[in-house]
Amino acid sequence: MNCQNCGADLCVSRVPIFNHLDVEYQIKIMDLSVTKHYKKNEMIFNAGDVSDSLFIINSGKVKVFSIDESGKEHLISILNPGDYIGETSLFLNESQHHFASALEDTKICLIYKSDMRRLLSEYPTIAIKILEEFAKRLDKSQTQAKWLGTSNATSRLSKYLIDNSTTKDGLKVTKLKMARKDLANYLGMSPETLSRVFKALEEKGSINQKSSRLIEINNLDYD
Amino acid sequence: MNCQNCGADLCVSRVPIFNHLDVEYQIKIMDLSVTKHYKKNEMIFNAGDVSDSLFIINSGKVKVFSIDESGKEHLISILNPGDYIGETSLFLNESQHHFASALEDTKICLIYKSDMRRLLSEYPTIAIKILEEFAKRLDKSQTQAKWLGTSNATSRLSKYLIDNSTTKDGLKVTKLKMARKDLANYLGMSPETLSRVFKALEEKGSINQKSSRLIEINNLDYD
DNA sequence: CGTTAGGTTGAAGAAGTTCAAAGAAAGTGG
DNA sequence: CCACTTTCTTTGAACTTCTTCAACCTAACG
Repeated sequence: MNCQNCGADLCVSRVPIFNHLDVEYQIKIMDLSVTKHYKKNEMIFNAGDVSDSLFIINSGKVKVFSIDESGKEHLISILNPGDYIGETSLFLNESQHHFASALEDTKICLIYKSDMRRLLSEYPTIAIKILEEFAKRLDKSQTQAKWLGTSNATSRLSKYLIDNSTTKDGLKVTKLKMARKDLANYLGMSPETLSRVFKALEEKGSINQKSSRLIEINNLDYD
Repeated sequence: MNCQNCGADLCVSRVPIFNHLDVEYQIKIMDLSVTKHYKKNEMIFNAGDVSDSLFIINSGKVKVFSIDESGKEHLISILNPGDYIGETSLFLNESQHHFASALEDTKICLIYKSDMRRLLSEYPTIAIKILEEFAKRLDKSQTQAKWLGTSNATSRLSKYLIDNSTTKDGLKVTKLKMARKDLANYLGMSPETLSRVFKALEEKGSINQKSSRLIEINNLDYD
């Protein structure tokens, strides 16, 4: 595979908006990608920066967060290798509304809006494929938004655990990607509430906390 | 303007994913649109139906709702002329997950997925324009989802009032499109809570309830 | 003018937050 | 590897917010 930037394949092929494309097209996108390195605790972008590229995490770990008027941090997400952010930046003329910083030394693949634009005018089929993916995500996000407005702490944690679980030998487990206080923040509840919900679910027999980051799911549903 | 289906212009030109297109393209889309009539209380679609078209309300009023396991109705939205639903259906192969019924005699413009597909392959520029609009909506929806998870009843109502307000002669007013019990349901709170929040905002001087459906906004912000 | 659905109000109770304190886990430097 | 420090997690208790239930009020409509 003759890509200018090897290792990038690992990026492009993992991003949902790209991985449904024909390999032929994926290679063209790989060729556009640029790799950048960030040291631990280095800022990757700040709210207000121009957002002109898609970021795909190649290695390392990234924290995305916002800061509200009272100065309180709100965790938007923790990104691990294969995760990405800014897929909408490829098509918008807006600025970042969040902050992102490297939690560890991190390698990121970048795809610039201008490069993407050029590619789209050259290969219109890609646009239609991406449109399908965006429609899917939009649909999901709208359903999610509706649900969030009416769900309680237990439902939210349950949904999170299920959505992030893997099944092996009929055993369903979830490996938590962040500390409990961050998970609480992410799920929109206090750490204390999260702790109590975990305890309640365990006492009910719905889950087993094998270790602080490893949760075994027995029978769990939400709403 | 030689469109097969006059009155359709009123539809297409109002839908955000279309109204940024060049008029030339808008006319092509109008030509695709088909008009249907529904009587009061008639179902327009049911959950599980194939969703193969975009619905744009031309006249009348439509209720979109879901039904949870306990049989309880959840109001998703009330659609008035110019509103639309199913923009994602144009690009997805999924079925409806909601119900829609006509609250009054209603005229709807339909645009079928298959017709849209044909149009997109013929005019790829349209796809890129729609992609931009979808990116914008996706971005907004994700922000919204995050916010919903952490906001309280007062913030939600405030945001709703502001988002749905019109300003005239420096006077900001919101005309409610639905009954309070429906609004409560829509905002994910009980009618009693909604009533109390309205009262509290009025006593604080933030709003004036000119009539049951007309709210004047003095100074209101959320979060 | 009476019926019915929608809206408001009070009071009790459930769900979640906050604060404070104690216990557990994870660095850090000697 | 240990002792020390720091940060995270859990727990209890008081407090806030929202829901539920029941009663009452109001407006719309045959």
